[in-house]
Amino acid sequence: MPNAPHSLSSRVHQLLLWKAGQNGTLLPDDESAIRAFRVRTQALGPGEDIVRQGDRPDVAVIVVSGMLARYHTLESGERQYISFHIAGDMPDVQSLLLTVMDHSLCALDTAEVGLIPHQELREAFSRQPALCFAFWRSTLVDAAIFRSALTNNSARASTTRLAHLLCEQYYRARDAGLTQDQSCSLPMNQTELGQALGMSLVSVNRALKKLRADGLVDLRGGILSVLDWRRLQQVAGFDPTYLYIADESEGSRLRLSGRGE
Amino acid sequence: MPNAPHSLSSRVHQLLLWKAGQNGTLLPDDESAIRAFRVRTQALGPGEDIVRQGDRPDVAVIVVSGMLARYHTLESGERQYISFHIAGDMPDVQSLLLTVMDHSLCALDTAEVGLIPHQELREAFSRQPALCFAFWRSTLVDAAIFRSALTNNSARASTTRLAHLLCEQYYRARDAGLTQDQSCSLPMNQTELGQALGMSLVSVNRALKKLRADGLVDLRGGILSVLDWRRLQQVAGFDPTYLYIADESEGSRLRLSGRGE
DNA sequence: CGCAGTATTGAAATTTCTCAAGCCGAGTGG
DNA sequence: CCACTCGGCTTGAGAAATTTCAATACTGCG
Repeated sequence: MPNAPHSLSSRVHQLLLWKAGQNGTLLPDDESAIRAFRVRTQALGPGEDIVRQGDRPDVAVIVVSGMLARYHTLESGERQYISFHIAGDMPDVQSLLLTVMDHSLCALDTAEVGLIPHQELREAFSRQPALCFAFWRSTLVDAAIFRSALTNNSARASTTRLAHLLCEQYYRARDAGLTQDQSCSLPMNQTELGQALGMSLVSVNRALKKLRADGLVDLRGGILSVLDWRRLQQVAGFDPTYLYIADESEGSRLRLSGRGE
Repeated sequence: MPNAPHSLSSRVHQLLLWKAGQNGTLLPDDESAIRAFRVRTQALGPGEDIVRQGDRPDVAVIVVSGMLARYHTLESGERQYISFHIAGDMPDVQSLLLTVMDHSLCALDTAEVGLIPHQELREAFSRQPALCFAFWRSTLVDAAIFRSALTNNSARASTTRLAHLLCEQYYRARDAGLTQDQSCSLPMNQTELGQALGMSLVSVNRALKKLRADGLVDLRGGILSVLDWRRLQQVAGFDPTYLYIADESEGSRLRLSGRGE
């Protein structure tokens, strides 16, 4: 019985601890508060919605595996992807304080999520400021990513724009320990990339072709392989500051830059 | 001696109370905590920067008068405006938890701001969860506005895009009590609008021309006049949900919709 | 093998950008 | 009082980028 309920939910606590730890310094009390959260888990199929624009959820989602996406649905029915989320991300903590969803959340591939009742979070945050600050901070990093996406989609030319998105995804996956060799999962087709970047499918295809031709990346079957990180970063004008990932540059797991080959 | 230090700083407290009250329910203790903040104020000239990308501020800004803007500076030197802020807004609370600024903050016209030491905020938030939640929520609304801008700049055609920005500015100004007749201040030229919308100056000019020709708005000398709110909203596909402004529809100061004339 | 979804490519249609010129109103100094 | 300047607005027109349309591959899977 793989992924028995117990082990999955402890994985959720693990991820919560990791995420909170990335966003602040936790005291033992804070950690035990997290461990005390009563979480449910849920499995999702590709394309499945978790919450929809207009919903008023009473739980917060944390990604355990797979990739989730936030998106807006326009009057026209058109879809605009807003952000992408991997293990450890909490794509809708904001629903704790903003009751109505202004966007939807779906799974891009098969995914598992943990669900934490708002009630539990509210109580824990009221009691333990450090915890509150950590989760607040994580939403602030989200916001920084939105800002970056706004600039990316508004001010960068198509190839650069695509390259920047790929940099971001790869860099974040790397931080979450989700890369192997120079590859990570990126379960989106070119249509969806277009809906994220504000470009047509055809433009995405052509931009990708260029990046591929220059030997920077390879993207196929939902797997992104970075062939020349240094140059990709250069082309994209990618500066990861806005991700607010402590890079502990010297001597640790994170040795991204300067690994062009 | 107009705008004596005392009256200006009490105006800051007033705005803080208003903003916090909009984002949560405050107890008397919370209110007195706010009133106890030791704030400084500062006057700014048009175009002047308050904080820059890369800075590590130790105070948070609240707008007292005038308009501020956040912006990114790209590698190329190009500028991308991210958001616009009016009285009561706190455009950089995030710096409390994200130490390094990923963007800059400047005044668009002459403006006054209040400065609240991070230290004071941190202490108050640690002690009073309701206060913390209120300010957290205000940053979440910010984030919702970023998402909306992302979608606007990525998925909407030029005229619609401009219309949407105008709707947002007008609606927010209205909520802050900064409209007179059907007008509010919008101290930006067409170049700057372009840098906000990801459009060239020429495109902005042509989009504006269309809106004007259709009798929807008039924008000149930094004053935006909304001539036909209903149709403007329609053209823009503007749905203010994402602003999370309690609209207390029946019988209050906010009677925006259905006032097409 | 054949289908369905996805990727790729060409080429016309459209939008947007760039370049360039002219206009307009406010402020300045002769 | 007027000529001049400066910033910002407006407009035309060719250049460039992007989108749209359409046809053709490719790939994993039943």
